[in-house]
Amino acid sequence: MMGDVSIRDAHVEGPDLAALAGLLADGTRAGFCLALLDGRAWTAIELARHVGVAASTTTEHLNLLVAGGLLAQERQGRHRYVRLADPATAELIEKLASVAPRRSSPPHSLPAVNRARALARARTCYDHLAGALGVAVTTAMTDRGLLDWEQGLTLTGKGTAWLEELGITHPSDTRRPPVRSCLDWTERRPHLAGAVGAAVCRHAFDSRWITRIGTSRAVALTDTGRHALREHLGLSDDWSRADPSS
Amino acid sequence: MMGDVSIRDAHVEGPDLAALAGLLADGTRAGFCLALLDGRAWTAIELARHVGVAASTTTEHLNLLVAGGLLAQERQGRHRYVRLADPATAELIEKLASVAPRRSSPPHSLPAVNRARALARARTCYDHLAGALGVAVTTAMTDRGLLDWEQGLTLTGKGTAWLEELGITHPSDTRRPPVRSCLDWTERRPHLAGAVGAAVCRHAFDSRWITRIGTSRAVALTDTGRHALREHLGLSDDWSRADPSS
DNA sequence: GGGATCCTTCGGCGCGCGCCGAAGCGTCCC
DNA sequence: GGGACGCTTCGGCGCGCGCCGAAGGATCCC
Repeated sequence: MMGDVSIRDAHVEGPDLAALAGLLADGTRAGFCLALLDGRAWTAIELARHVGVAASTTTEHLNLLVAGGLLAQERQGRHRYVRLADPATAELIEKLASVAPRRSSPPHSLPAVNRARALARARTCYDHLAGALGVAVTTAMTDRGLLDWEQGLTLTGKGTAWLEELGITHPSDTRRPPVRSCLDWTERRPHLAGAVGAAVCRHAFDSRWITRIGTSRAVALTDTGRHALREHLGLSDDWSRADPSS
Repeated sequence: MMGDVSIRDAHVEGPDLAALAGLLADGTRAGFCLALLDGRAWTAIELARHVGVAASTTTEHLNLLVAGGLLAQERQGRHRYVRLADPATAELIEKLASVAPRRSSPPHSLPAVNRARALARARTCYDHLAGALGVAVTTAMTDRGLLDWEQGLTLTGKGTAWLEELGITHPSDTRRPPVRSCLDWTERRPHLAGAVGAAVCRHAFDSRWITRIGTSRAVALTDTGRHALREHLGLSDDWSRADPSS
């Protein structure tokens, strides 16, 4: 059995890879996956409106994505909820998004620029913090000796103690790395992902340090959160970058 | 400038991601990229023969892949050499290949099974060792305290000393992690990638510990290599898995 | 009970893409 | 110098895919 599995698994061919890539080689399906990168479940009609296609188009595309294993779904009454299948799928979408060339022009309208700014400032990247806030938290953890990047990324003993002090636990899932670097493409610097990154983000939501901005991926730091980050990480109020217009 | 860049970069849309994925959403182009995952440069006619398409088809597909930034090329006389553009592209292809469902049936013919076995035993995964040998080397390095996976993957002080002892250097490229875990999909366990993984692999070739098997991705451990790995890592001769038929 | 909403199925339409062979250019070797 | 080889361009062909509206079923709320 093991021998058979190994030999089969070594034999990935062009059409296999093409089938997976093909799932994302469509603007509509890719748009769905990017929207779902916020870590939440969306209904079919929400996704349809988000990318601007008909409900029938949405059903057909979601069927492909579910059959292909990228999305998981559940029904609730007349609603069909879908989400990214697992963290590995989210990582894949993230990675593709981080290297994809930008074909569209930057946003020009005031609402679009403000939305982009909000995303750059603070957002969720599937299950962890991203944007200027995500990078600032990661930098502060590093400065405080909680993370060590010298010879690979490690949670230090101080880091483990810090998490315990705050009551932040994370599953010791051996398949998922406790800490992982995720390239933040708005800041062009890494932020913390992995099981610890996800746990910190969940704690931030549960403790009302951050809150969602509408249905967007963007999050806002609350007063409670500002105080907590100052107390626990020494984060000052100027973590957000200088306004680009100044 | 920074503000402009950040706002633009935050705005990745469905069509952007679809354009990148579209490059790989074709069996022929995907087959080229998988072949190039061996880390070498191939000529256009070699790739054409490898996947079984006409030269004109090959030219058209390579043009797309180069224009899309996945491949880099150079001309030498009448030959057009192409290779994967950079390590980040290789990581992307690796990741896609590791999660792609296998649609094709496992190899049945004796030559195909032997080729698959050779790949499972030892191969290059772009620029680092993979297969049973890659996993065995990684496990031995861990057992000897050269690598630490407890709270993220780190090269330990002993590991740094071990590399110096062997004369293995690696560029301290801050953009590339020194150590990175790469899921070996034949062994279903991780092997060492990153700058250190690449340096160890290069040293193994330079020191004739391993040698290529034909034009394949597979590599063979030489007698020199067997002795060296026993001496420097305590690797016994049974790193290759038990024969599946026994 | 009935209207609104969400979602699905399916036929139709139009477009894009991958394949190839033929012709031709440049390189290389005998 | 000429034949072989590698590669490119381009027109033609066939196929697959994404879009939609219409019709209908299930859910939900007034």
